[in-house]
Parts: sequence; structure tokens; C-alpha cells
Amino acid sequence: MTERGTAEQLATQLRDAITRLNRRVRQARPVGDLTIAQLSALTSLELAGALSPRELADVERVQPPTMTKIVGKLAERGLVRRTPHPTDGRQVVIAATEEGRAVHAQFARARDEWLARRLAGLPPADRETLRRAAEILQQVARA
Amino acid sequence: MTERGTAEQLATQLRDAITRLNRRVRQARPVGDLTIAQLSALTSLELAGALSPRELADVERVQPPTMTKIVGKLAERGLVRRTPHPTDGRQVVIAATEEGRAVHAQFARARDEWLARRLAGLPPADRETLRRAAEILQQVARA
DNA sequence: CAGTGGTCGTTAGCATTGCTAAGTAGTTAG
DNA sequence: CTAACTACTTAGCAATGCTAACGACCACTG
Repeated sequence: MTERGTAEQLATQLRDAITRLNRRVRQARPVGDLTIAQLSALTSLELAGALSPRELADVERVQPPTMTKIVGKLAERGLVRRTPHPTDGRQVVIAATEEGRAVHAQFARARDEWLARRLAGLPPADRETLRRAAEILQQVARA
Repeated sequence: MTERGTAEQLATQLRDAITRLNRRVRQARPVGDLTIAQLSALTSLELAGALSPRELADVERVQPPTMTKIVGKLAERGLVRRTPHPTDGRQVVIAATEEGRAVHAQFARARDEWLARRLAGLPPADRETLRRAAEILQQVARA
């Protein structure tokens, strides 16, 4: 089997696993009526401190209009604040509010509870494999 | 660090990687105006030969009404056929048509092209890690 | 100092995905 | 024969994510 063939088989297998797992993780959602996408954006905001919509969209790998919606939902709940950019009048600076940080801390753990329980039941060797795989996948996704 | 803590960190990292990768794979979509979900259902149908909506929903990890929609789209395009169950009047048997099998064969490879290209660029050791990870993830998703 | 072109964010509109609740039709058990 | 259960669908909703188009703003150029 060539490397080409191997990569194609692997791609199919990976996409299959990822699609199903993604559906599963999404199902286990009603944490604090914050969705995965919203929590993910909030997490990225906290890690970076403050970002423009464009930057946040790039980090989250979505198009700017999609991020506008997500940020809109978060702003409605008072979890993030939009402030004008100090020098560039076109840009907006988005940052988490106090409440946003509190909500994030509260729900960040509950979010992955279902998955964490499954993983805790795996043999340590499998977890180690997944840990390395996660790093590789993140690189692939960001490339 | 306890196993508990390890599992939680891993869960967060995995979910992050999977969410981003899933968005990426979905983006590379316009194959034959068949979506990932539709191709996935079509694939499951071919592997199994024929399935009821309930069975197909279980395999795909979605609720029956969701599968009704997906099958509806496939049926519109003439890619699957709904036939009455021979003995149980409540059930429906779904099977791929000739055209469905042809379309599937044509697009199954193109579907994962983007991902396969990325994977082909990885060191073989990384691909091997991902291959084992895919198996583990499939088990986790099905559990 | 106008004008031109580019960038940023948003709005509008669309399709898909996926859910729950409820309805219909058929089957099975008492 | 009725009651309860099962299978599938319909209806309605929310979230995700896209493209196209628009208004505001910046930066550069003549």
C-alpha cells in the first residue's frame, strides 16, 4: 500500500470518527444554555485577552459573519463587551466581561464532562495515544 | 496529576481539535452538492446493504426525525429508494439505488481529499498514531 | 485635498444539521 | 377488541455556517 493510499484510508476513518464524536459531544450540551461554539469563542477570547472579530473568526476557523452571530449571542448575555478600537475606527475590540469570565470558569469543565468520563475508562496507553493524536490534529486543523 | 485530571485535560484538547477539524472538513464540501451527512448516510447504507430509518439513525448517531430529512434529500436526488417492509407495515426499508452507488463511488474519495493531503504530509509515525487514535475514537463515539 | 481602492464589521438571506413534541399508522398483548 | 407500544413522519424551533452586499473607515496617490 502506498503512502497515498494509506493517507486516504486514514482520512476516511478519521473523518468518520470525528463526525460521530462531534455529534455526540454536541448532544451533551445543555450546560448553561451556552453552546459549544459560544464557549469555544469565549475560551479563545480569554486565552488571547482581547481580539477583533476578524482575529477571533480566524482562530475559530469560521467566516466573519458567523463570528458576528456568535459574538452577538455572547454580548446579549453580557458575557463579552464590544469596544471601539483606539486608533482604527473600523475595528472593534471584543473582550470577556467579569461575568463572562465567571461563566466560563463555571462551565468549562462541565462542557467536556461526557467525553472526560469516556476517556477515564480507557486504558492509559490509549489515552496517551489520544493525547499525541490531539496535538497532531490541532496542527492539521490550523495548517 | 490524577487520571481524572488527565482525562479532563485530554477531553478539552480533543474536543477543541475535533471541533476545528470538523469545521475544516465541512468547508471543503462542494463535491457534488452532497453534504457530509448525506454521504455518510449513503456510505452506511452501502456497507449494510439496506436499513430501516431507525437503524440508520442509530448507526449515524442522530435522532430519527433528523434521519428522515437526510434520507428525504437523498431520495429527492434518486440516490436511495424507500420500499415497504415485507412483513411489518410500520417499517420502511431504505437502500441505495444504482445511481446512489455510482455517485457514492465517485465522491467517496473526493470527500476526504483535503484531509488526505494534509495527512500525506505528516511523518509516518504521526499517521500511525492517528490510525490507532481513529480506532479508539470510533469506539468512544459508539459507546 | 480629493479620489480610489482596500479592509473591517455587519446585515440579509439561505441551506443544513439536529433537536423535541406531537401525530399517524401499524403491530402486539391482554 | 381494546390498550399499549413501536415506527416513521410532520411541524416547529434553534444553532451553525456560508456567500453577497453594504456602510464606514483607512491609506495611498495624483
